[in-house]
Amino acid sequence: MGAPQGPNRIAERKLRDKQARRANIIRAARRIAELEGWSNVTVRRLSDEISYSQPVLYAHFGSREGVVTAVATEGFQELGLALEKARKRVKRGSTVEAVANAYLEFAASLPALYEAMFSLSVSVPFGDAASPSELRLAFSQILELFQGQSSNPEVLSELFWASLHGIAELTRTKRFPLRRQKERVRALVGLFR
Amino acid sequence: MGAPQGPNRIAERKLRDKQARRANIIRAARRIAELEGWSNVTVRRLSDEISYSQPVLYAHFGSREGVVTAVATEGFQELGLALEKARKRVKRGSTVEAVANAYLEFAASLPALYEAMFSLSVSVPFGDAASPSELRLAFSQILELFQGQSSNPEVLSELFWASLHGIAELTRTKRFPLRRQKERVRALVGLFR
DNA sequence: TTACATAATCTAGCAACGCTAGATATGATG
DNA sequence: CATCATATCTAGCGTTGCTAGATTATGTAA
Repeated sequence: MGAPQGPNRIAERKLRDKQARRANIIRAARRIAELEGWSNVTVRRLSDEISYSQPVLYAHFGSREGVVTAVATEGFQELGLALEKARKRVKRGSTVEAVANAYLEFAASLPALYEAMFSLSVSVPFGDAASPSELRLAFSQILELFQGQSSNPEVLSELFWASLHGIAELTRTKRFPLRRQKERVRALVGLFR
Repeated sequence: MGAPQGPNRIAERKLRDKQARRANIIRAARRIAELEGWSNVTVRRLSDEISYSQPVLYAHFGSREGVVTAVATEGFQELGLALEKARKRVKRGSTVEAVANAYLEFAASLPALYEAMFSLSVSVPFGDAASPSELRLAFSQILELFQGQSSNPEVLSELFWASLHGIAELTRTKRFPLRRQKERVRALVGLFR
């Protein structure tokens, strides 16, 4: 069977182009943010990068904030996958430790992405049914850790997430010296094991 | 003895006026931020509130960021005092619990101030000798909790702060439902007691 | 192929922002 | 009163997010 015929073909091509351009914008935003900070991610700069005029960006995302939200959503997706991988591939040692390390490594290696997810983006609940699937996926990876282990896995998961987020954020904003990071993680794992 | 004489009098009066106006600006910034969000704290808006032109603000703080930093510094001062009060006045129950509750109540009751302290302001290390005294004061209140109780009070203090900050931040940004807040604190205190 | 209609894209500009140079007013001092 | 420094303001620059209206490209049909 060859390519589909009829007028659908061109609609499909247009859709592909649209998605590709959308991905381009997000990629450009992430690159600039990671290299030069989010304050340099302006609408004009983004439209320069993709060689289109500004209104094209608004057709895709509605606002600058929409771009940040899209980046944040990608971030939650990737974080969820990273945590899942860590949880499933662990051989020796505790899964709690593996997930904690994966979380903090994610936050440390992509600080601008993490910033978009937690400091810049609009706030949507984690566990709620109304939450985007990306957020529920990520949270479920942590929930899985304490399922059955505790009388109240939900509360313990939230607490574990909060601790990781606090460490990540205070490290990202240079409040904590990196020097003691290993000890911090060890102490954290000790508390939650 | 009456009022001091000589030309010092007017210099002193000018200094008082200056400090009063500075306090006015900070107060206005805090009020607007708490009521309408930090995005509404513009230089023009602030100069309107104090009935002076914009350059006056720059004479005091150098930049808009300077205003936010000044607010954040006030915030650390007040947080330190609140934690100290909680730590010293506790009668029954653990001091850890009292401090945790004081911290979270502070963050919940003044979300814009907390945002200035941790999300908007420039980042300065907590424990470092180069840190502003306000930060060291606040951190020392937590350090005090674990002094002698643990083999490594510094790491444990950082971890405790991180957990509190994570809870506060994820609550402020509506990631956590307020419903389970009490349970979260109970679980947290259980881990650190 | 040509004419048309729809969709895609751009040009140009608005209002608001942070910030500052240069003009003006104020007030203490001889 | 005249002087001079200090305090304050006016006016405007460059940049931002965003949008209305003009313009070009593109698929459809005669």
